[in-house]
Amino acid sequence: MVQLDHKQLWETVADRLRDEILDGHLPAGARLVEADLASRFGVSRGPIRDALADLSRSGLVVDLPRRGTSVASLREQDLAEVYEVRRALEEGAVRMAIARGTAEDFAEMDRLLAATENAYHAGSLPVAWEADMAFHRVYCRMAGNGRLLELVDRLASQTLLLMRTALAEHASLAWTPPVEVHRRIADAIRARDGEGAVRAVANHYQYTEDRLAGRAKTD
Amino acid sequence: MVQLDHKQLWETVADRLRDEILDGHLPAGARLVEADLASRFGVSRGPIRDALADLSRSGLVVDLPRRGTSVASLREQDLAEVYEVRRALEEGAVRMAIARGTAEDFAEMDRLLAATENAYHAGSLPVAWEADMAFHRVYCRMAGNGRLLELVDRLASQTLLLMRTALAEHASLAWTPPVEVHRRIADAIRARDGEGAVRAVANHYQYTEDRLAGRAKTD
DNA sequence: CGAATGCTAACTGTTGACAATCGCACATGT
DNA sequence: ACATGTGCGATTGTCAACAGTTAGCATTCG
Repeated sequence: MVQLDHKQLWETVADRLRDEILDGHLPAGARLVEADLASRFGVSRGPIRDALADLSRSGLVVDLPRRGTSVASLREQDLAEVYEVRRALEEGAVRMAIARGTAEDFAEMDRLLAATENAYHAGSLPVAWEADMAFHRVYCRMAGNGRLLELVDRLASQTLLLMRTALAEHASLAWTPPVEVHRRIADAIRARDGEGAVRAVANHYQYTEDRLAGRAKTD
Repeated sequence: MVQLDHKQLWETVADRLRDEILDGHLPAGARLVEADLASRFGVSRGPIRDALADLSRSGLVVDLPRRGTSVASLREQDLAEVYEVRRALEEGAVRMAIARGTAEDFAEMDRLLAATENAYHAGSLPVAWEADMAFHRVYCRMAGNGRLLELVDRLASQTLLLMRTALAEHASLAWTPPVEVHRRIADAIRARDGEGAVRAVANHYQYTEDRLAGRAKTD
């Protein structure tokens, strides 16, 4: 039996808008007028509203009552907030993940580590970032907690948007793939070393924070 | 100028529905038919849909496509998931909170500790639970991270619903206010002892988990 | 008598239209 | 020139109705 996806209209709309936001086609701050989108996608305003509500839930757009919605323009503080929450969630995730990791999971982590580096050396930062996020997602999925995974996904979207925005604003942003810290996380999980994994995640975010502080200083 | 709350229609609807769900007026599994709610609240289906979407976001209702929405009937595993995520978030929260706690915050925590116990001894479990949640909320607010606070609030709603459901199903549920573990958290934060606070939170959730496991055994 | 099939009622997804509100530009007065 | 008030356009909030889909039930056939 074929899996008829039969997506709701608003889902396809949300997917397309999400793509356009994350690949920069819709810049931060761009207004999203319901009527315009409706005619652009050939649907009525109802599904558009639902799609925008979903994107708002993910933090990709902001929705001021009576004033419409526009692409979120995230600032330094938003970046800090997102990273704080991600750190908290991921420290919890690895603690749960150590008991459930399978060989396929580890293989996927290795694959994504390589993919991140390859995309970076190929000069495609967005692809590298997505592989980076996917790496984090693997061990969050391993935690076996659906609620946690959903939150991580939402925060990952915001992170990608932030990276893109930051790149656009500070062309000098020197992002290098954090393979070393990533590998330390993967190794600790593989070794079923719970506390080591938590330390590795904390170390990862400490590293990220330092790099951000360094950038802020050179601004 | 008066601060006209000027709530959107769907917000007031969502508030009333949330109350009815949390106080048990709408039992778990109850179907929420849009047209019925629309006529009951004297509005059209649009705002009802928005309200239900918000409650779905909070995890209080489940929304099956084309099959309508009904009050979430949460199970043991949901309880476990919620507590796992809450633990992760709150461990992160206290780490951030130690630097920012004010005297008013500490006073409020003390007040809520007392309120929890008072309500418990007065025999009003729902009130005690809400004070319990409010206590957790204080130090999550102290973390100064809006995203984290929003997630904690949503999870608190689900926790309240779970408590109520559990009470209805197992009348023998012996809940006693965890003042001791709470006080340890408050003390550690007051003493600006970050790691101690993290341990206190972990201890709290370990305690809760053990109590749940004990109940599961006696079922 | 049991299972498959076709019907029916109810409900949601979607649509287009109407009304309320907000921001903005222009005009007015000081 | 600057601040204040007013009217207009644009856009969202809300509404009522249509169409498609799902679940449940009766009917029919083996």
